[in-house]
Amino acid sequence: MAAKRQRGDADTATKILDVAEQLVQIRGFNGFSYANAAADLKITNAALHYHFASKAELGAALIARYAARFADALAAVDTRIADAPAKLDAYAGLYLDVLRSRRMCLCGMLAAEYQTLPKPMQAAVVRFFDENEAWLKRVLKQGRAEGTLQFMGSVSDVARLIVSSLEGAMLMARPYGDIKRFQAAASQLLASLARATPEAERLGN
Amino acid sequence: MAAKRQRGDADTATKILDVAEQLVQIRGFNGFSYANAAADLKITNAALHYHFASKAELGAALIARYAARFADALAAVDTRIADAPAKLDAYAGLYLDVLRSRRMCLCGMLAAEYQTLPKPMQAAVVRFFDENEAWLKRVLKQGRAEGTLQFMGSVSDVARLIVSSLEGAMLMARPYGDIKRFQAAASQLLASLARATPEAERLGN
DNA sequence: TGCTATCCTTACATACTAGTAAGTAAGAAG
DNA sequence: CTTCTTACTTACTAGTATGTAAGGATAGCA
Repeated sequence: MAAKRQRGDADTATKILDVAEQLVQIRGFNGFSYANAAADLKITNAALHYHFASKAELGAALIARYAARFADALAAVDTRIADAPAKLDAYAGLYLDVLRSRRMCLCGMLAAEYQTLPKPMQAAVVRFFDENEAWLKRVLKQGRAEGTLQFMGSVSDVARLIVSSLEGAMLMARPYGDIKRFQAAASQLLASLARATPEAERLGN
Repeated sequence: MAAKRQRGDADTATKILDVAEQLVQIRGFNGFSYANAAADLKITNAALHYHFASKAELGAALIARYAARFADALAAVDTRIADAPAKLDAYAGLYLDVLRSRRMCLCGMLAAEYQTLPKPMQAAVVRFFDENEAWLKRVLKQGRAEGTLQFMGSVSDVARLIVSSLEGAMLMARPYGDIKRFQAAASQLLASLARATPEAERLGN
């Protein structure tokens, strides 16, 4: 087992990332400390510094892993689901999974704290959202071509609206401790993009 | 001039609130310090404590003033504007004004940091959003009754979607330093609520 | 057996955090 | 003129932040 681990990918490094990720998603990057994470892991403060020399470095690693995992999840959605509206549902489902563990989207949290972040973290946060937007644009184009989605603005604007609204819905759901708030927002938003059936048209208003 | 000022409303207290407000909206509650604000004001750390004994107290005062100002602005919208869709535009305009000064909504920022806030601040943040929701519900009901707005979900759900989406759009606009991202999101959102004209119906999709 | 790399600890440095104690200058109130 | 209040300052504290230096334990290998 444990095939020849290299410098940075030891078990402990992963555990540190796990704990730090949770802390950032719940308390924010400025709301947690090395001591905090070290206490959770029952190791020393200095052990953290061994694996991640600085908080900035830890933060960057956190975003990199989170973004990679998100990209994988989107790729999985692409292979698993063909239908564009269902892809969007699955996309919202990814957010919902995060919220279920009482966390904010890592990059949504970091977006709030953006002005206080080290430069490399700022760049990585923006990259994350760019990738989300790019994926959504592909789905929206597909849906419009298939006739399964309809919308008025540009593909880019709609993609951004989706990201904004879902991030905002997560932000709002947490103070209320109410996942349903997110679900209601997401389903309204996605319903407004689904090609209206004659049935829905008649019920409109 | 200066009609008999009382305990808390001296000039300095107001200046402290102004500076602290800006700091929180840009850097977050956990991202600023008393020393920070004191330096901006060229007074001592201790002078801040004279006016606001604790950071928690300062935070609570910040939300109270912000919420009062927001409520005033909403009341002004009500007296100035009769048309429901125009009221919603004005509502989004309030957010836009905040964003123009490169700030996040105070309570949106605090929503992200919610888990780390002292209890009284948590309660005040939720109250702020409840008031927003209540105002929006009145406008939505009015618009639906007049036939100037149309939507499928409950008034409550739509009101929450508006708050969520606008807060999320602010959150996202700031890392990109791009107000247009907010404007695009807001106009799409509000357009989807405006009673579709026959013209728009034909252009749909 | 000794060498080396990995992973960690103890112990510390430095800077900043919120908050306090004590004192003071200026003016109002009696 | 005295006393009290307001609005501060100077000087400090205890605690926490990120980060570092030096060394010990363990495992694998030559």
